[in-house]
This record gives sequence, C-alpha cells and structure tokens, in this order.
Amino acid sequence: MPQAPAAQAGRKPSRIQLRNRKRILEAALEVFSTHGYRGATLDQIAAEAGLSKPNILYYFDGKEEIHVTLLNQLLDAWLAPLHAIDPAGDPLDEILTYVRRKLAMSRDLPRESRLFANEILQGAPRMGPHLESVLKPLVDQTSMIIQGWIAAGRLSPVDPRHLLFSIWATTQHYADFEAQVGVLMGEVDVHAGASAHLEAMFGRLLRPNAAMG
Amino acid sequence: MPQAPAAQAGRKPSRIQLRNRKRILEAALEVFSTHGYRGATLDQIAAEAGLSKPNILYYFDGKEEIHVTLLNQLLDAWLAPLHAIDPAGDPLDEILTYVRRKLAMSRDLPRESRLFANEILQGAPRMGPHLESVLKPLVDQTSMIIQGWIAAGRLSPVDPRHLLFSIWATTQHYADFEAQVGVLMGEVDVHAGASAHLEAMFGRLLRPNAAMG
DNA sequence: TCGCTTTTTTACCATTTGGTAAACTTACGA
DNA sequence: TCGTAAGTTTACCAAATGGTAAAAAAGCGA
Repeated sequence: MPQAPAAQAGRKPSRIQLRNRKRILEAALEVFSTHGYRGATLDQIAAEAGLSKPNILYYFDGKEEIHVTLLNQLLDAWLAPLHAIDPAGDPLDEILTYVRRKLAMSRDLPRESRLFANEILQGAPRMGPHLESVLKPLVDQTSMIIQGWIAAGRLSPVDPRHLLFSIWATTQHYADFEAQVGVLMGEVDVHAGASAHLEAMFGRLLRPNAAMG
Repeated sequence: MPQAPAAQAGRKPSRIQLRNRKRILEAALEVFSTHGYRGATLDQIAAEAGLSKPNILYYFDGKEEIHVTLLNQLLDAWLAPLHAIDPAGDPLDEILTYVRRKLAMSRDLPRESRLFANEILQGAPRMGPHLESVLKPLVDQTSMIIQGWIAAGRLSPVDPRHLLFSIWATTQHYADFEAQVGVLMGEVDVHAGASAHLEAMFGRLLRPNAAMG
C-alpha cells in the first residue's frame, strides 16, 4: 500500500515531509491563533502555507489533527519555564525569573499564547485530558515547592495556585489582549513598563516581612 | 410598508418584541461566549432561544448585528465599576473595592467575560472603534485620578495603566480560564481564595510605605 | 367580529467548507 | 535511466450555514 504519510508513526519522515509539515504548522498557528479553531479554514491555512488544500490533507488527517498537534507541541514549550524553577534556588529570585520568562514569552510568542487562550476559553475541548495529565501534576509539584519555601519563612505566605494564576494572567494578558493594550497604551514601550510593574508587584507580594522577632 | 421590526429605531417595541429580543440576546450570549463569533451558528442560537432561525432574523438583521448588540450592551456594564471609582474616596479602599467588584463580575457573569475575551483575542474586529471612543477616555480619566493619589503620597507609585491591566487580567482570569482553573483547583471554593489572594496582592502593591520622615 | 398589522412557519437558496478520488508529476535509489 | 514510491494537483461532493421569499397564523384596536 503506497502513499499514506499523513500520520504514519513507522517510517522516518523525508526532507520534504519535514519541511512541509513545519510550513503547515507555522501557517496553522498564524490562522488558528487569530480566528480560533472554528474560525480558521483549511483554505486559509493552505494559502498561508503556500500549499493546496488537498496537499495539506496529505500531511495531516484533518483540521482537528493539525490543531491538536499544535496544541500539544505548544504545551511543552509553555511549561518549560515552570520546569525551570529550582527548589534549591533563592525563592524570590526563582519566582521573579519565572515571571520574567513568562512575560518574554508573551512578547516573543504571542500567537502561541492566543492559541492556548482560545482553546481554554472554549472549555479546552481538545485539550482537557492533556491539562489533567501534564499540567496538573506539574502545578501540584510546583505548589509543593512554594509551600516549602513559605513554611521555611523564605516567602510571604500566599496560596501557590492563586499565585500561579496571577502570574499567568498578568503576563499572558499582554499577548492575549494585545488589541486592547494597544488602544490604551499607544506607542509606548509596553514590555518595559510591564516588566517593571510585574516585578514590583510580585516582589512586594512575596518578599517576606524582613525581621519579625 | 408593513413588517420590518428588525432594527427600526422609530416605533416603540411591542411586548412580544421586547420578550423575544431579550430571549435571543440571552441565547446568543450563551452560544457566542462558548464558541466564539465564527463558532456560533444561528441554528444553535435559535434552538437555545426556542425560536426558528427565520424568526430570529425577523428581530435582528443578521448574525453580526446580534453579536455587536451584545458586545456594546456588555461594555457599559463592564465599565460600570470603573466609573464608580470616587476621586474623593480613600485611594486604597477605592481600588480594592474595584478589584472586588471585578472579581464578583467574573464569578457572576462569566459568559460576558468570555464573550469580551473572545472579541479582544481576535483583534477586536467588531469593537475596535468602541474601545477607542468609550474605553480609552475612561481609562485616561481613571489614570489621572490614580496619578493624583500617587502624587499626594496616598498610594505607592505604580503605572496606572499597568495596574489596571493587572486587575483586569487577574480577575477575568477566573472566568476566561475557568476550564483550566477547574482542572487545577478541583472542588475548592475558588472565589474565596481568589478574593483573599488578590486583596493581599494589590494591598501590598499599593499601600504607601507608612511613615517616611 | 372585522380588518389590518405583527409574528411565525415552511420551503428554499447560494456559498462556504472539510474532505475525497484519482490522475498526474516529481524525487530518488538501484 | 528506469521504475517505484512520494508528493501534488484537478475536479468534485455532501453537509453546514447565513440568509430570503412568501404564505400562514396570531394579535389587537375599532
């Protein structure tokens, strides 16, 4: 049976395959992130990728597979900064570094942020299981680390999960709500201001009350 | 020329008209907020409203008009808490009250929050002008108030706009990313935790360094 | 109750869209 | 260079979808 590279797990992909799959995913990221899953069409993705629609379906089994591929691929990159938190490091420094990294990602990878936001907004229909199996354990683990720091008096007491929500919300806001931020901020260097603001905010929240005894 | 209540501005609406337009908007809010503009279909809205599709188009000129009506209607309600900030009040109290109100809105009106998020995520294609003409002036004005408080030493110095972004981001996160929050928090009372966390966070950020001379 | 207006339904339509079949072309190892 | 497999295109399809025409069915003031 010849012909069938759509989702074959067996053979190793050819050069052309590698190149075209990458092109398609890049185009799909652009289109999905701006229009959402339903709002994106295969024709748009095809045009953006410079390929014909049937050709796209030669590499992926369908619209949904492209979307899911993108999403799962994204989640790993998305969680990398969280993995990078070092329990042995300085608590405040670890968390502020995390904030900085997340903010940088919002600036450098806004489409990824919006793709993710779109998916969650609609109830994570194509990602629910992944969140449960990948995100949740990591968050539980990170929460434990933060709890440990708090117990050791090295961090002001906060709910670790709500802290993470705050960090995600504030950093991703600059990507996800860019249209609104743009209207309100004009030409100003948004990133610099955001960086200073968030560092001050999380710094004050987390820095333990110096003395105390 | 009989028949034409779609968007007539002249006549005063009948009882039936009032009831059905309300039904349609309620149904549309439900559908648009979960599937986005493009993801929503008139058939879904019709089913949800308990009316036939042509009947819906008897009350509104088209899908887009329903969406825009909803959006503009929403923005007013959305900005009410911002209007409620009193320049003569206690700065910290005014802002924390604002945070509390926004958080309550996320809890009580999550669909509205998601509808708005969807629109902004996609670049505010149907709302851009409104943001410029309604939101921007109000934000500028509020920023002036906050600046005044800071200048008077009654509030720790922060960039008013980034402060507002932080408040919007953190409070709306609980509605917009509910699917994710649900996975990570389980059965816990999310609102209570969020409320405590956000009050602590913005309290610490904004409370001026007590003495100083 | 009559007659006119408002409201609702039935029957369609044109377009868009995800997807397929099969022919055609290109790449590449032997 | 030749044959086979990989890759691409052309020509379609069926379903979904936003929207319309026109007739039928309420409402309602006189």
